[in-house]
Amino acid sequence: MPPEQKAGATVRPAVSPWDDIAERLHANGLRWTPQRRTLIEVLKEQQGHVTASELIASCKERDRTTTPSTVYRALDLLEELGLVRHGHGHDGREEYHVLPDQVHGHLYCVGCGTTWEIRPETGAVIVDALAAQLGFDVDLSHVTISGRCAGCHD
Amino acid sequence: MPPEQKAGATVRPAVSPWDDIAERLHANGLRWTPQRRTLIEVLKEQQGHVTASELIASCKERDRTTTPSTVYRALDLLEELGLVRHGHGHDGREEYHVLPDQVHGHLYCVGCGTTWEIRPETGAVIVDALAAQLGFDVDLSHVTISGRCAGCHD
DNA sequence: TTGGTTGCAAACACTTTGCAGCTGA
DNA sequence: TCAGCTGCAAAGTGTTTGCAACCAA
Repeated sequence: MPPEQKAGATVRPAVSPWDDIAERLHANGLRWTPQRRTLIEVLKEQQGHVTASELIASCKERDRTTTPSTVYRALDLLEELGLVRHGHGHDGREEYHVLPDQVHGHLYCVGCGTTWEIRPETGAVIVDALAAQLGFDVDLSHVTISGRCAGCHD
Repeated sequence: MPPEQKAGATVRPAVSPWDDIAERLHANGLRWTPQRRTLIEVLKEQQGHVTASELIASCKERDRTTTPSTVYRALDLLEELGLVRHGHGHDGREEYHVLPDQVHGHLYCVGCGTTWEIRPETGAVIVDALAAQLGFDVDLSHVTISGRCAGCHD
């Protein structure tokens, strides 16, 4: 994983929003705790989608003392800060995705159980179609579509 | 593919698949019970999408003695018979839809909480786009897309 | 009669909440 | 110091399962 890339650039956030998260917490009167540090380390690696349970498990690997409630509370907080968002996967569980990533939806194959991302280019077709036909403003990051992937629908 | 497609104009399932359900149950060595009758009456009216909890509530209105486990088991059974299908709504709950209806997806507005159907015509754009670009065969009936409706995204 | 069904209650998995004690700033 | 945080345990949801009694065929 990419280590701490300290960029002195004044212009753009050097690497990712995660870098100045401690500051952002402070700015809101919140604290930078070991538990949150652990969660964020995990999130940085997981760029994409993860279920809360997976996150909890990953945090436990780094810190045996991790408790679910703390993780859930931290996730709520990070969501308020706009660093993660949550939706629901094909099985209805809470599913989080980190924002530095491009906004994307998910495809779930009922054949092999794999999940893919819907790239913004592809998603645009969906977004545009619904906007044009129904005036509906799609939040692609909340979309999970089931079906069968190329390798499973013969 | 289509299992029993009665193409002939003569022999056409009179109204809906629900009509001969008792027979279909018998054909499989299953039984036609008051509880199932109640559930099916409810399903017939609800054409569209319903959560399991809503179905249970509706059944309770007709029969105070309805218990959740019975409804869940009956739904499983009806799904095996191909009369209903389930997916997950925006909040992750089990969501059922009856098949006589056209295959459709769902739109959920995070602004007003309303849910709309995605008609097959509109859905086709989504299906086609994913098929063309990723070779993914979308199951539209399993799709729930969140966003903001025309009246909420000003 | 008899095996599919039901109701109940307990088990489950996941998430939320209350609270006393701990701790980062 | 002291408000924010954590851990634990308990409460809540929504869904599933085991089992003895029940009843449709």
